[in-house]
Amino acid sequence: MPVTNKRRPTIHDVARASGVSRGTVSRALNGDPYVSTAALAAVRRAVAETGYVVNRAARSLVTQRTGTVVMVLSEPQEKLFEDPNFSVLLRVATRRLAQRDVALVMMVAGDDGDRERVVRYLRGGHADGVLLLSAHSGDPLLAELEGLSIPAVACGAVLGREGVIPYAAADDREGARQMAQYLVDLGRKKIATITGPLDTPGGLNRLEGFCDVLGRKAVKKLIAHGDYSRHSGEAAMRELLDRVPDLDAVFVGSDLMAAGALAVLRERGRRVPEDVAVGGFDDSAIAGSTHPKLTTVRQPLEQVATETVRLLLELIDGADAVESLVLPTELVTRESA
Amino acid sequence: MPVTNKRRPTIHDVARASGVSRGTVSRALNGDPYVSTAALAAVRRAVAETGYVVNRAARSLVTQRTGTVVMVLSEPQEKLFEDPNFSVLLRVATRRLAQRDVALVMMVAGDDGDRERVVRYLRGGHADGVLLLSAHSGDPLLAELEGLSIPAVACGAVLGREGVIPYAAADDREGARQMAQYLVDLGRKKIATITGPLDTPGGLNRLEGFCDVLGRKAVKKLIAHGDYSRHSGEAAMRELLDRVPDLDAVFVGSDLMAAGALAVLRERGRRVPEDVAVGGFDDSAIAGSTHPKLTTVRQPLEQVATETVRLLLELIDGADAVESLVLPTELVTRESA
DNA sequence: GAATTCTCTGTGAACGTTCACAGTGCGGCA
DNA sequence: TGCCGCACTGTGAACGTTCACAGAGAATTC
Repeated sequence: MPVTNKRRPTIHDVARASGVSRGTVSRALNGDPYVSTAALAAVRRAVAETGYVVNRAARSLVTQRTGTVVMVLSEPQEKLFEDPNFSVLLRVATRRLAQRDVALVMMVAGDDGDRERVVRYLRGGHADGVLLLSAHSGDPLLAELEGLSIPAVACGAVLGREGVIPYAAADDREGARQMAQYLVDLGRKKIATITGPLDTPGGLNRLEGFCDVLGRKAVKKLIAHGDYSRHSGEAAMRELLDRVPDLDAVFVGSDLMAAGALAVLRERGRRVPEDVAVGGFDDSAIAGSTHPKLTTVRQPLEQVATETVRLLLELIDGADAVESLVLPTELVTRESA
Repeated sequence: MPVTNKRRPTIHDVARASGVSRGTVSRALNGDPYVSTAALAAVRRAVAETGYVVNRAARSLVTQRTGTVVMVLSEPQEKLFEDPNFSVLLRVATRRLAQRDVALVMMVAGDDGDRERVVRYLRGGHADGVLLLSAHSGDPLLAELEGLSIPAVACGAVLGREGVIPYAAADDREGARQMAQYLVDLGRKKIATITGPLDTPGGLNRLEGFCDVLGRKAVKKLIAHGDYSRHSGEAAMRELLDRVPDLDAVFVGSDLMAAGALAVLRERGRRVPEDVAVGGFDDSAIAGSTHPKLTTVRQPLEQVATETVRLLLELIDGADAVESLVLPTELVTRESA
């Protein structure tokens, strides 16, 4: 791999070096079966010799494909980037796409300006597909995406669009059921819950699952709302303690909020789990570092990310439609319940 | 913005719709001063009418510019993606680049295969510049980068290459001095430290700063090593307690390790800060959620990211060289010291 | 032995831009 | 009046691929 430094080698250079034509080089490089073994070998050697790398710009000019996928973050940035789940998603998606030699472009769609940029980028045909993160049903971006008819897949369901945007997600509802049932089985009588934002599938479905086990009416007064942030978990816990001083368990819709709830419980002198059992959701890194360690519901996030990418690649490869996936969760018992 | 759906409008369509030539449209779009106001207006209108978006592939084919920057993560993925500092860097960099309409591509360079992919991508001319994250001096990628002569800037110094790869970084050494001095001023007599990996600027410089204040020889037996992970913080704290049971303060090289240290101290029955004062480094989100809350050193990470991006853009815009930046840190006192 | 298929190859055109060049009026200046 | 420079415009070529097409032998079939 000598550094010519002067000019990047083109397919012409490879053709010359291998003694075949442009067309044959192209075929050899793209795995066309109609290439003689002799030609194939010559091309391979010439590629190594010249250090040739295909020019994607030229290729996508004619193929209309870019080898690029955009990950769109529709949450206000601060929130999402601090979500420990996000890094898992990003890590796995990057790796999976790299394996297929697809580049991952990050874009944020927090405000209108951002959104316009994303749409402009996609409308320009600069990406083959879109990976949606935490999109809300009301997100104006969704309508635009549909107009562009570009393959799009969501990581986690998009509420209200489950039928139209394929997704892979954890079974939030069943996970919440597992936790609620576990608290019941522990003999807890007054079980409260702190929800995530109810316009997200996680927020909504975890509450649904909780109600499935305990009965909707029975828990009416035992519900407080948060927004997944630690701070909101603290506020909600305070509210619950004021309203229901004799509660003996609480199922919190995310580990981060649960960490906030734990702090408030300590501050108010309740022992965990003796006085109040606490259950979280996510099994993120923080669950192992709270005091006491958090009993929680593990989401198979890596698998969710892997499957989301798989669905997207299938769509890009021409599949007419793909089926969404819901993956099972698992109860992880530690110290807090 | 009607959806023709058939074919993406090209610059020819805009030319026809506005009654001027291709060349004039191109000039109007790229801010060439030699365009009449009439032509400019006509082009603007035609662009809005047709929903035209420039085709980057075609453009970069002729300009040799891509409007893309690669963020290369050279740490084994797991470690980096869990680093709370990483999300800040990513968030800010994405935003800053988007403001300049530059796309950010994420690439991981954990093993040789990854690295080969990155080099191939860059050698193919698919990006205008590289943003290095947590690169080590021994990283084989660095040598390859130099061979490619592509603009590259690091977020945090690259040990041993400070002169050759420009960077923006926090003043780790001075920050460590601030913390060490603070612990001394509290009247602590036996001050230990848990370092980060010494092949990173953070690990090395924070130890240096610590020694600056306390004297290299005096602290010889009071040093334990970690790798920034929570787990390593626990192990190092145990080691220190076994070796120096009467220590009364410890400066930990990262908040995450400090969280681990706090857990061990509690487990061993030491009160914080009464028996042992604990200082962290980073002021990451976790610092506010440990118990007790962590006294730490705040790194101006957002600024570091902003400046890193600025340096890279300057290089891409043709600057021959840029000066690296070292930004001041700040002591944040909470409960642990 | 001729016709037909099969494998492999080279060639020209096209993708959508930008850039350099060659204009065209028009006003100012000698 | 003639000339020059200025502001603006249009045109052809080039960037590096892929794709469709056509053609050349070799192998197979009738």
